[in-house]
Amino acid sequence: MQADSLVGRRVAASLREAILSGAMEPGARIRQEELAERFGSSRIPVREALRVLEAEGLVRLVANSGAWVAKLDLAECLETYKMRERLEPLALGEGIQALTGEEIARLEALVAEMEEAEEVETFLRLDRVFHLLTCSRAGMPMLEATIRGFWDRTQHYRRAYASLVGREGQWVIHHEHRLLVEALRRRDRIDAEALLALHIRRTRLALAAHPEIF
Amino acid sequence: MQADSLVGRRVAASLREAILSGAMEPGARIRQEELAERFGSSRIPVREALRVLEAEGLVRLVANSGAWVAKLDLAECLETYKMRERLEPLALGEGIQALTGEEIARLEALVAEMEEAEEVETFLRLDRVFHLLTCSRAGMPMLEATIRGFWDRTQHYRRAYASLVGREGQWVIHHEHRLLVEALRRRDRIDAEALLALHIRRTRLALAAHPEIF
DNA sequence: TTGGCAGTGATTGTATCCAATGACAAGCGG
DNA sequence: CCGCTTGTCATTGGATACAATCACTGCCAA
Repeated sequence: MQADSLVGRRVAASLREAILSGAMEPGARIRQEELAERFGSSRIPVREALRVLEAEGLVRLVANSGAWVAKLDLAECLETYKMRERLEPLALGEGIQALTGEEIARLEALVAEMEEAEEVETFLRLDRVFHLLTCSRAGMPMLEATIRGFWDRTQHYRRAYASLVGREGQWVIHHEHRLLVEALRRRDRIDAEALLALHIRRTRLALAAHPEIF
Repeated sequence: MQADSLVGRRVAASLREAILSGAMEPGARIRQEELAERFGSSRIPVREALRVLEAEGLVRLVANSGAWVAKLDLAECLETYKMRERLEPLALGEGIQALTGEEIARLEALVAEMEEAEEVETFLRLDRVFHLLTCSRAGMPMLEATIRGFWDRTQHYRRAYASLVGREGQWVIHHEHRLLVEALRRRDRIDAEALLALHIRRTRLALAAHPEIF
């Protein structure tokens, strides 16, 4: 899943960071030479990095034409959410017994921080940590990588949505998070999986109600 | 998901074919120069092709060391099956209404061919066509690509399993396929999803009973 | 005015060459 | 005899140079 070459690795990591942080928006053109210059390298490692990011779905390559930051349309975003609805409950359910009390306390703290978060970026970061942590104890690294890819590819659109609806529109999310943590405390796999699926599904429907983001 | 460069594309396609067909077994060393020579190209397109295949999970790259055909251990294979259990029913359920009568007839014919198939390769090919066809009407190309990736990465181990148990051990599969097609005829999403999940799950358990394959 | 066409520039794709890393083996010392 | 060191070789990683492709622009003609 990852590059080998030292330079190519650095380029890929940096470009990934730029895309996930929002510094580079979907549709933005990526010129090989410009990246090479920024890293003081030739275009070879840059091209390898672009291949890696294309495979991750973060970059779109067109032969003899160029590279762009990948853009998702509404349908693709909804498709990603439907996949999340099936896979994240799996990861949660498989790992729920292995979750430690400390980890659940950490999850609860994250929920509280999210409730207090004023910056969109803060909320996004905490939400991501929260959800990936719930999936982290399944002992299924390929599944985790798949889920992380879903989060990466939709990062920009979650940011856009969160910015659009503001803090007021998010109380439902916090309630769902609270209920999920409560189910985790009881180690109730059925409830936890169902709540997580409902949470993602409702988020998908909310996103579908704002097609102007795309 | 795919390479751009013309040569790199050909190299990737050819190498993928070699891996899926079993011509190159998991763990086999891949030398860049040898591939380059075979295609009459330099190592540059070969390296790009290796990146693409690494992203697909068919090749493993190690920095400053080399490339090998990717190898899955039993745990990773079971993990893949668990993901299939969640995602393939999704694709089936989303597309079941769009399946035409002709397509269902085609599925039934595939089941009949599988029942008669004497060669392992024939069975493998038909089984793959059958399952990917059931997923093809969801209108979810990213999901389809994900599922196809699962099939690609486990192809070698399905071949090994089928060769091991022979034709006699496969009557359960045929019955499950028949029941699935019957549910499709009724356009019964609930039954069809459940049957497909059960089918994949039972296959996973059967695979887990033969760890000597790995 | 508009459509097409050719030329030009920028950008990507590929080949060749060189550097660097790692594996392996021979030799040295304990 | 065993273990460590060192040197050599095979292979990969990266840089430079060149070829091919594409998009854009300006011109010409209908």
